Amino acid sequence: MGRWAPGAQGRLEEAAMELFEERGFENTTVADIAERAGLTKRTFFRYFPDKREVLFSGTEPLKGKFVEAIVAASADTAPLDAIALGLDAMADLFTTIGDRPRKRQAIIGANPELQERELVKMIAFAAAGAEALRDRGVAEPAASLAAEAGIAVLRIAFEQWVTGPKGQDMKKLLHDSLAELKAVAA
Amino acid sequence: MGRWAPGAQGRLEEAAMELFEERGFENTTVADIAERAGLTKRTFFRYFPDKREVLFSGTEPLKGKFVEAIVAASADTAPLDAIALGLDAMADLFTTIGDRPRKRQAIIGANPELQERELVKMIAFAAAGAEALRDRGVAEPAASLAAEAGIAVLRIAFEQWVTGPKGQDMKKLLHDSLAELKAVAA
DNA sequence: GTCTATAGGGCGATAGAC
DNA sequence: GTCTATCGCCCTATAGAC
Repeated sequence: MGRWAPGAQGRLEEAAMELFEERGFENTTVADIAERAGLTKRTFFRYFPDKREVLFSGTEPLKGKFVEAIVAASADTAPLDAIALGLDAMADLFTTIGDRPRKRQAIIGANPELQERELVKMIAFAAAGAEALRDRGVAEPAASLAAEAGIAVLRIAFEQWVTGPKGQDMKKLLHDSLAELKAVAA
Repeated sequence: MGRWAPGAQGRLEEAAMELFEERGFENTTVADIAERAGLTKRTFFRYFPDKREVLFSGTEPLKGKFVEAIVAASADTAPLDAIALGLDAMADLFTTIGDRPRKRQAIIGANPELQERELVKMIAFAAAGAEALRDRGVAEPAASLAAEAGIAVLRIAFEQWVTGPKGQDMKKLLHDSLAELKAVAA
C-alpha cells in the first residue's frame, strides 16, 4: 500500500512531503507539488489556502480528539488535569502514525515560515482547549491559562519525542513534562 | 546632515503604522510605505526582512530588559519568579510608551499574518527567558517550561490590558495572571 | 485556465560622507 | 581614493482575481 489516502488532497500532501524532504520547502514551488501529484497549481489552491497548509491540514483530527477528551473528563477533574487527558488522547493517535511525524517535524524545523504556522496551530489547540474548559464551567482566565500551560507541556514533550531516541513513549514524556510544570509553578 | 534624511528605519516604521491604520495591512503595499517615508521599496527591504517585521523590530529592546531582569534576580529566586521579574521589567517600559502599543495591537488583531508573527516573537521571548534561566543554573526542561508558562501569563495579561479599560496597571494584571497560573497548576 | 499584483531578493550603479 | 546608504532594473513565485 503506497499511499495512505486516495484522492487529490492526499496525493498533494504526499507529493509535498517528498519534495520538501528532497530539496527543502523554499526550493519547491506549488507547481512542482501539483505536477508530481498529477494535478495543476490551481487545484492545489482549491484544497489548501496556502503552500504551508499542505503540511498541517492533518492536524485537525488531533484537535478533535483533544477537545473530545477534555469534555468527556469526569466532573471532578481539575482544569489542568482535564487538559492532560486531552493531550493523552492525542498521544494515542501519535504513536500509531509511525515515522511520519518525525519526517514532518524535520521539514518544519528547517524552515521558519513553517515554524510560524506550527505555532499558530498550537495556539489554536490552546484556544480550543480553553473553550472546552469553559464548557465545563471553568472561568476565565483560568481556562486560558490552563490550556496554554498545557500546550507548553505538549511543546516540550513533543520536542523531546522528536529529538530523542526512537520509540519513546509519548505519554510518559507528557506526564513527566506536566509533573515538571507543576513543580515549577509550586 | 547629508543628502539623506536621517532615521530611515524610524520613518518607515512610522509610515507603516499610519498606512496600516488607514487602510489595513493587506491594502498597503511595501511601495506605499516606502513612498510615504520618502524612500524606495528596495530600501525598505534593507531594513526589514519582510513586510510584517516593520511592526515588530521595536520589540527587541523589550526582550533585552526581560532577559536582563532574569539574570539580575537574586540567586535564591525560584525559576518562575525570576521570569515574573523579567515580565515586570517589561511592564515598566510598556506604560511609558503611551498609546502606541494599543494602536499597534489593533492592527495586529485585524490580521492573521501579523498574529502569526506576534506568536513567533512571543516564543522567541520564551526561548530567551529559558536561556537566561539556564545561565542561572536551572536545568531543562524546567527552564523551558517556566519560560513558556511565563509567556502564557504575559499573553493573558496583555490581552486584558488591551481589551480592558485604559490606564490599567500592567503589573497588577501580570501578578494576577501569575497567581491564577499557580492556582491552576497546584 | 489565464492573467496580474506584489512580496522578496540579486546585482550593480550612484551619490554623497570621510 | 574608500565606505555606506540608496536606488533602478530585473527576476521568480505566491496568491488571488477574473
